[in-house]
Amino acid sequence: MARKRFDDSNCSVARALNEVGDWWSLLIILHAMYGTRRFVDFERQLGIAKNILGDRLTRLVDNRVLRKVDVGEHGSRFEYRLTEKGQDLFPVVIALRQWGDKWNPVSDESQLDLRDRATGRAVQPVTVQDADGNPLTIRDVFVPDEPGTKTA
Amino acid sequence: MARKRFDDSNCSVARALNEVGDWWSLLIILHAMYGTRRFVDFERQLGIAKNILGDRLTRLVDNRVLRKVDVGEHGSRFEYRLTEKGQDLFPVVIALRQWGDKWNPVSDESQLDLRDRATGRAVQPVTVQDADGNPLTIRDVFVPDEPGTKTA
DNA sequence: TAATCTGGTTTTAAAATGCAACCTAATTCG
DNA sequence: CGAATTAGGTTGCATTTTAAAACCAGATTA
Repeated sequence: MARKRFDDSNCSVARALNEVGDWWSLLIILHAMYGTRRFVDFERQLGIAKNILGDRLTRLVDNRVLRKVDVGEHGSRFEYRLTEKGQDLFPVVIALRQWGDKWNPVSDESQLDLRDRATGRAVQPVTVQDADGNPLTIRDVFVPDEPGTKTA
Repeated sequence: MARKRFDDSNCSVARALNEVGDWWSLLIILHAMYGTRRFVDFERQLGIAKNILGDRLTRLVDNRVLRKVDVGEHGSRFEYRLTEKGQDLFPVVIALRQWGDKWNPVSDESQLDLRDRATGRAVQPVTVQDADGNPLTIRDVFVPDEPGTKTA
């Protein structure tokens, strides 16, 4: 049967996963953040089939995560660039990357070394923080009221 | 053909997606963070088919994101609980939720209202921060050297 | 003791994936 | 200039995944 979709779910995580929650989309976004813009470059870097790549790019453009920009003189060269919405996935991608580095490190020691352009210092681990900037774990937070089944 | 796997990828995002990057796994983790522990509760809350749920739970247990705890007197009641590794996905899930709330809000105004248990104040948006705690956008950071094709 | 709950496994279909082949327009190379 | 290559796809086909429903066995409850 068809994969279940969550377009109308009242859980925003479900709706977010609907847009970027498949195997390739987040990797495409990651590479776009690293600077990749062209169809063939995504294809080569990711090792993804052309039809799947085309489908994902189209869907990401439809969802306004990427936008397709015509860069050819005679209109046959394109670039896929992150929109503001797409760039806003930065914390998600970095948090996921840090999680992967922490829990499934590769011997090769290719930990993410992301640095502040202004100071050259490494960025901090992404955390959920209270109003004062102190990191919070899941045990430190609660959701006021919310009947329970609202998040399915 | 089979879905491509990235177990051996030297990109930790790819490897992370291998563990939690499908449609259901992150939703299961989200609900586990909200307190769900039992097979039937996941089933009912998510509206997921039993076979898929079983498969995902097994895989999450294999990957040590969840652990299966025997809570029955005669060994037939189980709970699936987040491990530390699973709890560590908290920033990822919250960042994704905030992104969804921001870019695909639902009229119903069910924005995430997550509060610090100690103070009752709302948590901050998840951001990537420099060493001083200032938020950074993707344009503010760089990756030192890294030949380029290392992240596929 | 019967009914129900829990936690699954087993079919069976529709759909998604991946590969290879093909295709057209533009660009580069000799 | 002509030929080869590049960019950006589309199409067909075999293989997997998925989802739904049926079924099932061991506890628990009525």
